Amino acid sequence: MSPRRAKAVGGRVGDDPAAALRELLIDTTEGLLARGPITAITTRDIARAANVSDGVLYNYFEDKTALIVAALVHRYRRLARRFFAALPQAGSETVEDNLVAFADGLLDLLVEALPIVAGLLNEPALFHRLFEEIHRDELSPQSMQARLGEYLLEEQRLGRLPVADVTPVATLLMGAVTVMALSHHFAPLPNPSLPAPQLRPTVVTILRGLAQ
Amino acid sequence: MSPRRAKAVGGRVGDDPAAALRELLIDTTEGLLARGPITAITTRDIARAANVSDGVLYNYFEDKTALIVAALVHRYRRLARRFFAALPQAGSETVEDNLVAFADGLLDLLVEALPIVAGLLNEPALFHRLFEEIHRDELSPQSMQARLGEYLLEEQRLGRLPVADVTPVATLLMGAVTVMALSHHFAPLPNPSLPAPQLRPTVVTILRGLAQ
Amino acid sequence: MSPRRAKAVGGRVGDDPAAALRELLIDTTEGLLARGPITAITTRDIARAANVSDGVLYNYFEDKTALIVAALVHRYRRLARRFFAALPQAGSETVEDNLVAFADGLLDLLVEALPIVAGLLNEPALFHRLFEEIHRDELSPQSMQARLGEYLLEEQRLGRLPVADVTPVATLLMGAVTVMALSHHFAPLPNPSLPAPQLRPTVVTILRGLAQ
Amino acid sequence: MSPRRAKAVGGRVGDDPAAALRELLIDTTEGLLARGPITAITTRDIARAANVSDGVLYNYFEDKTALIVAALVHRYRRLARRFFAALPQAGSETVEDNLVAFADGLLDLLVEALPIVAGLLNEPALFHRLFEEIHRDELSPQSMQARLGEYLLEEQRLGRLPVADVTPVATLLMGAVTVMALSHHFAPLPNPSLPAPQLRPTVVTILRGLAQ
DNA sequence: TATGAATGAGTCTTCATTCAT
DNA sequence: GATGAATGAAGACTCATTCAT
Repeated sequence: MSPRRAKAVGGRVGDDPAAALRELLIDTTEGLLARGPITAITTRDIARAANVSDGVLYNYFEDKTALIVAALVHRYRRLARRFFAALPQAGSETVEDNLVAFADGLLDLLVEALPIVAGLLNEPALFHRLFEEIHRDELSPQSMQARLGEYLLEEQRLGRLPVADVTPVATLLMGAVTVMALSHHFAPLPNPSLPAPQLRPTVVTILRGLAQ
Repeated sequence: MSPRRAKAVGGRVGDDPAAALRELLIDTTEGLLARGPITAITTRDIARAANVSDGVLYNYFEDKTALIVAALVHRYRRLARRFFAALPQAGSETVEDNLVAFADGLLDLLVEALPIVAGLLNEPALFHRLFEEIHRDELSPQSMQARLGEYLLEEQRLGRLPVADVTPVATLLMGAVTVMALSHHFAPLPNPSLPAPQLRPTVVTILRGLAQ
Repeated sequence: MSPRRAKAVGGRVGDDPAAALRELLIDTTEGLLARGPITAITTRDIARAANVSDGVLYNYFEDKTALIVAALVHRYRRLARRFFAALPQAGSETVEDNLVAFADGLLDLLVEALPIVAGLLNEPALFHRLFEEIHRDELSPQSMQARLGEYLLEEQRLGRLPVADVTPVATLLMGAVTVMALSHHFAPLPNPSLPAPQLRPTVVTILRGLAQ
Repeated sequence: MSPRRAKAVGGRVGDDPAAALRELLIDTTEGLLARGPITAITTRDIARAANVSDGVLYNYFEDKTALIVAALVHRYRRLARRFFAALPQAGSETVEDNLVAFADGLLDLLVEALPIVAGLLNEPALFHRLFEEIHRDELSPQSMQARLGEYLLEEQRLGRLPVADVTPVATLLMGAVTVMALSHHFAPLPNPSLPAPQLRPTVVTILRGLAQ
């Protein structure tokens, strides 16, 4: 007689029921993360939401913190993958359009990722755990900027960009988008609209600076 | 006739002992804030650190949250005031030097202010109280960007800048510096050096974009 | 130079300012007593309401409890005095009217006194202090019943009542009124009207029992 | 599969260990209730007395108040049930004996119930919760008086009582007994004997009033 | 292995009382 | 004597974690 499977994992496919329960906990926590402040989430909330007993969590994670980090990483990874998958190809369309598309994807990512990261800025322990994961998978902002740099070099090679130092362009674009994402969160209004329309003029200005 | 004075305020100068204790509490809290996550600070920690009884805090603040916000505001205000005081004057030096100086001051401010603000992103209640204070005093990032815009217009009037839309310049500079500040915190190294040397090339690139 | 007089007693007449402050505290406490549960009254409430400093109370009373008891006694004494002052005279009016008047006054007294006494039933210490005071002044329910007994004997002597044991009459009347007062407090409605109309039929029934 | 059981419930019989702990808490609280003022009972007192951890209480009750009310209701219910179970049957014995028996049972009940109820007169919140429970179970004094009224009507139907308004009889008897119970608590002696001997003459007087 | 009740340290907050002025 | 800020011992309640079943 094999050990009993948690009732809540019933529907999950896969041959490893233990891994399924682990994932259920992560997914559930991720869902709760979106609903309110991290510190307001209790282990009981998670267990209730996952329709699982209070104690199981400790069969799959060191402690509550480990589960929270896992959920945070999971969330960030999905956002980052989506972003990387949608990166523009050098040589296609126009450079300006491509950079606007890049900026647009980045804005989406940052707006969602910011609370994740910010929530950990003052919790060094969690923060480093999250960062190790992100760096290992090359999903960090640095990687993003690097990919942008590679794209720009490629366009230079294709003759679609003047030959000049490309680094500031990457920095400036990252910066502009980051500020927009921050403003979005810091706005006095609860849920302001995304500042996407401002992206194209910004890109144009940056390209001009490079073009000269 | 006057009630006794808290033993811990003994050394403090000033003719208002009550204000002295209030300040002592704020300063102490500010100190603890630097040591770890906000949520880890207990009222008892504060009392112990201030060498004061557990209950005093409630003689000067509505509740724990009010004290935390006061400490946060105090810290931010000092940083912001220092920044505003050091803003460059239009017409003096060169525009490039002035913008580098502006960026340098902003970088200092953001590097220190980021943990303050970020630590609250997931605590809506604290966050809004802090923001109201910051906005009331016109010390918000928006105010900073506005001041930068005014400076640039002034330089235009003085003929030291080409006549063109100045908004992107402000946005780009704020963004670049913000990203640098973020990177500083997100770096794998515990205490990386400030990326001040990168400021000038960035400023140059931005000005070029405007110049064209 | 005589010691300073508390600002709040300014208007009070009398040559003993200390006694005036004592009375002020008692009166103030009495007022608060009427507003809510005893346990909800804090020494600070009292001081604030009396417009007096937090500490004075300890110059006139052993502790908070002593002040509360003093206020309770004060209140009860006033109620009881009013009741005794309005007692009917034997020979005047009719016996029935007189008993109804007696019952009416008693009902008023009990309705107001019940919370005073009940609030102390489970606090033996306070309770005995209150009781000693009440008995010393012959203001207890027992005294009331005794006075009723005396009245009835007087009426017998005047030939206005049949000669029979008068004790049950007193007991029954006290009892009926007590129950009415209790019901008034225990009613499901917050502030039911006083059951005064029920008094006369009750008196009539009792007198009939005696008459036979 | 089942979670562990509290050590303190070890000895308790019954197939529902959770209910056992709930009852243990109620019983323990009931015991403490008898020892002193309600407001002096702390959650820790209860936990200690029940030999149970500080937090369990909140697994079974909304808050401290709910537990106190539960204990109060439990106590009152037991007293009231005993009283109702011993009510005399119309037609048996003599009416006088039956009323004396009724009064005797009521006196027992009131003497014990009075502190329960009185202790709450100044705690409106507790008071109303208790009262709702008592009324729902038809164990209130009103119900008692109603039952007495029914008994008297029945005796009238059997021809053992004159045909007259029976209401005052019920009121008078309840009142007399209530006053005796009150006197018992207010007596200067710590533990006076119950005034049971006074019951019969009182009943006789009341019956005489009806008989006429 | 899953369960979920029990545990108990730790939290914020209140408030009677003290005492320097 | 009067003041009122400081004191600090409780208090009710929460919740991450354990562990008997």
